[in-house]
Amino acid sequence: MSASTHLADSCGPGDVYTAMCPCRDMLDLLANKWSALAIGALEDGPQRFGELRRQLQGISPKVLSASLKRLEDHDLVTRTVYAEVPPRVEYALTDLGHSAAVPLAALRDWVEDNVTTH
Amino acid sequence: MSASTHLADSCGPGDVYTAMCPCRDMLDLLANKWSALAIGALEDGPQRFGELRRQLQGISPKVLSASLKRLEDHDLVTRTVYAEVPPRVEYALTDLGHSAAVPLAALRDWVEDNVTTH
DNA sequence: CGTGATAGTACCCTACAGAAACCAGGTGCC
DNA sequence: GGCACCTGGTTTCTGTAGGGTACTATCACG
Repeated sequence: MSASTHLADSCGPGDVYTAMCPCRDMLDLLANKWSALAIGALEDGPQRFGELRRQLQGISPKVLSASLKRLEDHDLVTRTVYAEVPPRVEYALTDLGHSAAVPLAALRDWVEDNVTTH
Repeated sequence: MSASTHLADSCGPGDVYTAMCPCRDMLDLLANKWSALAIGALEDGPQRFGELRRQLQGISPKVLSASLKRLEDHDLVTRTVYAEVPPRVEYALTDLGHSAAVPLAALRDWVEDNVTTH
């Protein structure tokens, strides 16, 4: 179903409540457990695959690599490969990623503040 | 790092990066496309099932009812049945739900502001 | 010559998201 | 009477996202 006709501006200024708006995709990407955690982890600076894997406790390598690929596709993170041995790959936030990190941090903070460990 | 001890069933101050922390569940719930949209829709006041279904374009009744049930289980929304004909069921935010709506609104706003419609 | 580290991929399986059909049960319409 | 229509879901079926574990390539080190 290509919406690539002049239907493109059908959701005007961007409305996440409109099904065919491209911002739905972005919401689906960001409103996701692993994306929110990964972007938060990268706020501290670039991280390697293994570092992220350890930090995002419970994520499997397959899911981490898929999540990062999706974030890369949406220009939220960059992937830099260093031709070294052992191999080194660094993931870093783009400017867009850094700006997205702000509302995501607010969401994580709300969760940590409002879930009582009682 | 400060990873002195990983508590078995409690993560102390609440850390979404800890796999077994109960706040992981809450993050998983809120960091979700439909939850973010549903909570946003309910900010305007209580809504009926059919109203939400129309507002959250593209959601299926099964997924909507499951999402609302999950939000209800976490005390973010209330479900009120009126014994009328035709049947009427109203969903409304709790106080906790209203406070969660704030960071979620920020996230939706970021998405709408940063996804170019072309 | 075997072990370890890194950054993934391959394989398999389960659970859930999503689409479409269906249900209860009361009302208005003819 | 009989039938379509309203609401708020549930049931059924299927595709895909997620997850566990094993395995790869490359080189350094002992």
